[in-house]
Amino acid sequence: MTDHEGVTVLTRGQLARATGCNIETIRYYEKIAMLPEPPRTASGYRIYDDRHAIRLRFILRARELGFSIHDIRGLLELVEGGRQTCAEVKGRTERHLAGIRAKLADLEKMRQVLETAAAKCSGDNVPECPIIETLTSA
Amino acid sequence: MTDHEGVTVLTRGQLARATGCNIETIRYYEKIAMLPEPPRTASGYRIYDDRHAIRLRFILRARELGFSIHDIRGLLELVEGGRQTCAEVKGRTERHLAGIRAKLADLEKMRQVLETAAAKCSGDNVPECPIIETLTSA
DNA sequence: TCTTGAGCCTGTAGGTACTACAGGCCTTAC
DNA sequence: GTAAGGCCTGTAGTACCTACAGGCTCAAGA
Repeated sequence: MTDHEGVTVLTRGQLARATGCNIETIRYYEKIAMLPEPPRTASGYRIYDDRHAIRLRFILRARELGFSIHDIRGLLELVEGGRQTCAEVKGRTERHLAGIRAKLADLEKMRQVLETAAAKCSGDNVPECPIIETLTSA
Repeated sequence: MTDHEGVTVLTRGQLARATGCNIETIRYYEKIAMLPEPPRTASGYRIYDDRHAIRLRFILRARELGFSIHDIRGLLELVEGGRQTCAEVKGRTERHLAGIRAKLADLEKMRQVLETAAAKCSGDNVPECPIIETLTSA
């Protein structure tokens, strides 16, 4: 595909490569209306532009940061409705952060338990293992 | 249900309440053999005991920490296997530790990005939000 | 111009980890 | 004895993708 009036125009595969997104995932996002249905060529090929790429990157980044599709829909509505306030966005982010911090604390605990247990373990071929002791009595 | 020989005996609903697990999830875990099929009363009601509760709590905790069902099956073999050598157990533990460290790193990254973004955000009722900036510009 | 192969189209099915509902039997309390 | 609630089973739906299959289109080379 080529450019028109300085606007970069992409096929689905090109959008996928440009964003690092699986092509099937793009299709899925369209199906669930996370991405708008793009216009088509006469033969039915989809035509994407920069705005699609920007929106998709936003979605991918938010997914990477652990936001659910539902969360992201909310964020996108705020952003694109133009009526978002910083306070609303911050509130949502803080709630999400709280969940992440809780998971971090739990994982940290688990790491310590396993590391302590592994350190006590000689690795010799004996059937008594301190790791098992630790896990069963945790 | 009542107790027999000092062993606490639970129905499925009671097990659910005791562990904070959705009753349907217990059913699902039995279906996929994460939990053993418990014995039944004459009329067909399932009878659980403390060991079921312990195993279920372990599973729930591990799921919360982001382990897959597959991972947990491995962990449970560690805990309940008994017939493995210390070397085998240590190997498995080290692999799980690697998984935990990777998850910690991922979450830590998420936390930092989101905290940095949230810190920049005044929270005022203005439409320009640094968090959105963060999300739009990877 | 014809052909070939990559890329696009659609529908459908699978995977993981649950979650919800419907219709019926069992138990407990009044 | 009966009503409410809990348990039983099967089935279907959710979230978030991922992977085909079978067919059409487009660009490039012979």
